[in-house]
Amino acid sequence: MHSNTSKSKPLSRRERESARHRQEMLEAAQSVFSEHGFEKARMEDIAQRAEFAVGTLYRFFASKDQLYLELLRDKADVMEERLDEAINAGKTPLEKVRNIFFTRLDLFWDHKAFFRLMVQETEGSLHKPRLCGDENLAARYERFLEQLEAIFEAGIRAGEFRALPPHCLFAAFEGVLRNYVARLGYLDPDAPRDPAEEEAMFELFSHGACLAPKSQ
Amino acid sequence: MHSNTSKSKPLSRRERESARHRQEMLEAAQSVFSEHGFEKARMEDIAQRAEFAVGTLYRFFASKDQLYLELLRDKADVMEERLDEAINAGKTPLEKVRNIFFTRLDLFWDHKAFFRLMVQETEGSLHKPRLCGDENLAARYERFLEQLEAIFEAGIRAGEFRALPPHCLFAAFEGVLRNYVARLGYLDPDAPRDPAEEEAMFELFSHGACLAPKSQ
Amino acid sequence: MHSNTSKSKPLSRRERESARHRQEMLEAAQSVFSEHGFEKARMEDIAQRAEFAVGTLYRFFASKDQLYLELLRDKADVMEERLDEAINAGKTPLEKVRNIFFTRLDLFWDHKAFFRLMVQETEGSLHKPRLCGDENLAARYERFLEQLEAIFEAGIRAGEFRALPPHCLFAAFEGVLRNYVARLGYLDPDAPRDPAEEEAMFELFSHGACLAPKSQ
Amino acid sequence: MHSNTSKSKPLSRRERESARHRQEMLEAAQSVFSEHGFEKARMEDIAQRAEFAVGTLYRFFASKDQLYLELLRDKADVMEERLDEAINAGKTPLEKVRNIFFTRLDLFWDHKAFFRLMVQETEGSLHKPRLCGDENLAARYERFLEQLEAIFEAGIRAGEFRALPPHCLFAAFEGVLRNYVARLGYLDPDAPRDPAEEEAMFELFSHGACLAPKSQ
DNA sequence: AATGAATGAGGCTTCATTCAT
DNA sequence: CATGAATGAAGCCTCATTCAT
Repeated sequence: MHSNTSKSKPLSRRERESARHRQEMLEAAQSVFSEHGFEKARMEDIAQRAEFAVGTLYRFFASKDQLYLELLRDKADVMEERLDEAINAGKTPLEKVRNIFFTRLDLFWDHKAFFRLMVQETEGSLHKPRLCGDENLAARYERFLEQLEAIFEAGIRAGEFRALPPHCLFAAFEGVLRNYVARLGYLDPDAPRDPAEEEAMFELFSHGACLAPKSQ
Repeated sequence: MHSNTSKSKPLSRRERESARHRQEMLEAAQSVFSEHGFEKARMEDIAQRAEFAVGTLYRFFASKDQLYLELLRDKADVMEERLDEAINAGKTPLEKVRNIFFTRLDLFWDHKAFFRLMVQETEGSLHKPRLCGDENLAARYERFLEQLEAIFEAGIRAGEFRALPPHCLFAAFEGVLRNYVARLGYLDPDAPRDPAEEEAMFELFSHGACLAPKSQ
Repeated sequence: MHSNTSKSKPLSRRERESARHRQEMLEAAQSVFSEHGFEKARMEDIAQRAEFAVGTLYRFFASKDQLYLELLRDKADVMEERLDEAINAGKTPLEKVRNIFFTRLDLFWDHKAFFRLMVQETEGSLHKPRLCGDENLAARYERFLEQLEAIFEAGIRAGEFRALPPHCLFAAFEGVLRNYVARLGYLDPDAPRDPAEEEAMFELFSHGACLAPKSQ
Repeated sequence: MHSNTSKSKPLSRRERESARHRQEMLEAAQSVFSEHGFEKARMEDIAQRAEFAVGTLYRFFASKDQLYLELLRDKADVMEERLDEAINAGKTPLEKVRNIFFTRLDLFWDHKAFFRLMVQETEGSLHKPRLCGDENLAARYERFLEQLEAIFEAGIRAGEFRALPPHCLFAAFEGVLRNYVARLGYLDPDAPRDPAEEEAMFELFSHGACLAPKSQ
């Protein structure tokens, strides 16, 4: 699942254990961060939930900030990969957009705790000071935005999307998607996934809330 | 104690001064909260910006949490009033929705700092633990949601909106609106208001991103 | 006694209290630092000895390092002044040197705790990393060294001192003085001052340990 | 237990390796201690510099304090031996003192890192709390002091030294020597040894800084 | 009402020491 | 013997809150 980036070297038992412990800590961190938010999360709680001592956390992460950052980075890796696949799988721009929409919903259901965290702390975007500090993460997100914008532009040229400013299309897309996800995160955390509802949300993005279509 | 909403009694000079001081403190709090977020904002900074001593803050607000809450409540008062007007001003459900959309944009431009704060700390909704504690605020928000839902339902019955679950309509509406506002808050805080863009956003909500409308 | 540098403004009661508290804290810090050394001294101990809470220390000093530094600076002010007087009071270079010698002994007896601290932490010189960081202090010490060297040079030209490298004269002078002081700090901290002994030490510096003088 | 001074038994390879490892650790400890001082030196740094794991350090030394102590003891052994030789090599008290003086300079040049450590942490004497705890070391130093005192007394009786309190002679001797060494440790750590300067320093101790000798 | 110095609980972080492999 | 991951006590520092003036 979590293939270590790429170069597969035969890891020693020690190294494998170490990697596992790191994962456990990230898991615990995610859980605590998403419960209380970054500021209120206590390193001791994270340690406890990971079933390690506080000091051990610091063997893996230099500081609370770093821990948070690495958590985001790790998750971002996963997401990026799946989103790239989703984009490539679509033929037309509309298909690509549709794939992105549903892949992000998939990701939400697979990483609920993480999304709650994202929503809480980042309000979905990466424009928070804590995160802007990280070149890597910011650049990566920028890249994603540009990709999306390019897709929308292509879609406009192809006559699939209306001739509105791409960043507006993008804003609407993100808004519909994020707000839906955010709501899912709150209201009844145990509610099951509802494909019809998801389809409705995409419909709302693609064809709007009104019946009588305005020609343009 | 601090009645300042409607019942008009002739306020003494003392009372008027007191009310003014309270306003100055709330203003300062908003400014500091929106700059650093709730956790990192320091009471001393707020006091300094309000040009009062820390102790004085505590004469008006029992705690940092309370200060935050009252700030939200005060602003909520203003917003509620203007939104109620907007709703009443619209004849049809669609008109009402349209009015709400643009009134909220008006409010955003009139209360930018507050919106930044809302976006930062509340991710736009009021589902944060800190706020859920407050009966008043939560109830008020609930009431607004119900109103909106009722409008959407009416719109569906009237054939103005598509027959999708009202909460989906609502989610799309909120998403498009909030995400647009959130973006405005980040990217270039000095950029001027752009009516065309706003119209585009509403168009996207009402008629979607795609050219070829699906009949339903 | 502790005239606030120079410009005398009428201090308010608040300000006078504040200054007094600062002094108390410095006093306590000196005491604790000189007992345990910088590293082992705990801010809590200092606070306790000053009869304040820890937090209060930090209203006056930004950090443990700063506290230490300001302590040194404050004392250095006093010493500098008295040494300058001593130097100016001497007519010939030898007299100046003699005055410095005994003034430093006076200072030792007036500020025993501080000297213990100096000896412990600084080995008498200011070449410790913690202190080299401070421009002010280092520069000030440098100035003193140059002054001394100039005096020795003058003394050599005047035929009062032997024609040895001034820095050697200086090293011998400092060595005899410091080591004597260091010893006093250890052995029986309650032993009274002994003028005869002090005279003997100066004699040893000026005319050496041997009876038969070598001509040079 | 760890007899390694004189009684020669044929050591097994194991024992020889062990002894070598111990030496490497002491070497590393000296290096790290002299760089950062005792408190700031970290066991992990020492281990790393010795190219062993932390745990291994603890097989050889019960604690950081012990490690420090044994380091001092080991070095003290060497110094003691050479100083004894120096003392015995001198015929007259003055010769003995002279030998001690220059032997200690030899030792300084042979064990610079150690002297830096001594100067930093011990201010040259052994009156530091950390060390006073050690009977052995303190007693040994005491013995050296007594020896020196006896030499000075003998010198006084022999008419080689002036009739001043022996502890004053001793204080001047130690002061001149130590301060010179301390200076060498700071100023330009790469400066070469300067015999003329050394001779000047001894001259200063023996015949003083002033030209005109006071008869006594 | 206003002030702001004082308080002290609580969080982050470090590092000597242990122990299972 | 060697290893180095794990431990957790302890120190520095922050800041919401109080209270005497």
